[in-house]
Amino acid sequence: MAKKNHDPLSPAMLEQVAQQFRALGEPSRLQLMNLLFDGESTVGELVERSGLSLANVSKHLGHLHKVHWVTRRKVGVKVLYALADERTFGLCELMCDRVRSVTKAAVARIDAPAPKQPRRRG
Amino acid sequence: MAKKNHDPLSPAMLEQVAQQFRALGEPSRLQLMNLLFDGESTVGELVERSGLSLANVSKHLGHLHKVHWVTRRKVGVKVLYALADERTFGLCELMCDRVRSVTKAAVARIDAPAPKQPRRRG
DNA sequence: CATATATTCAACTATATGGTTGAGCACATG
DNA sequence: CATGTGCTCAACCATATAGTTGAATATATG
Repeated sequence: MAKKNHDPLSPAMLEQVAQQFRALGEPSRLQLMNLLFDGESTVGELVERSGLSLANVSKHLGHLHKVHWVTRRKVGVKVLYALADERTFGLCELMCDRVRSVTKAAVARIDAPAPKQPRRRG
Repeated sequence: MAKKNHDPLSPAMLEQVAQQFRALGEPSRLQLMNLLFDGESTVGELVERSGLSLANVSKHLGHLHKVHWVTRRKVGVKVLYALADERTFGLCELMCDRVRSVTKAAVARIDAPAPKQPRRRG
């Protein structure tokens, strides 16, 4: 039997929340977000700093903007993007922590003597 | 010019972090995680509670397990899954908050009198 | 061993999405 | 208005992946 029965989140909500996660579930977008930790930046700058193609960066930023992970403002002929949510940094920290502890655990597992697996008959 | 130059995360790290996000970037998996908030549960129970197909649930749980979002333990003929990271709940709360505030902002935007757009000539 | 139960695996299809390329658009300047 | 700059958009292709179906595996029981 279940412990607490949390509210089971409507399908629409699940989809929207998933969308938020999915937006960060891509290395290029994550890299752009990471670059934006240093502050507001133009598309061109982000292209240079990331090494990604112009159209690609523009597309990813558009995506991140659509789901409100970044803000956009136009200044003259340039467009400036910035992080829209202060919590982004903490979020990424958390995930990095996870990756590091998982990796460490994996290493520990390799170092450990192989757990005696019950031999399976040939 | 940039503010701080955070460490730019290796491509491998970006991919691993992205993988963590991506695992939660899918409504069905999110639903399963949400069900697990109530405590450890068997695959069969999760199938009933989620309304998803057996194979589908098994696959998603396998995926979540591979990236260490859930733990797995076998008891007799059944398999029990549970959340592997206490921070999961906080994480989902954060995302739900985001969705809610974005939605609210959208409604506010609809309610507001149309911001006078500089008329573009026909 | 035969059978039942609980879960996983493999193969397949349909859809979504990342990246590229080339065209298009908005603003600035002479 | 012609040109240059900075960015976005649309079409396209290749790959990844959610979900299904049917077979396979593991554990318990008679």
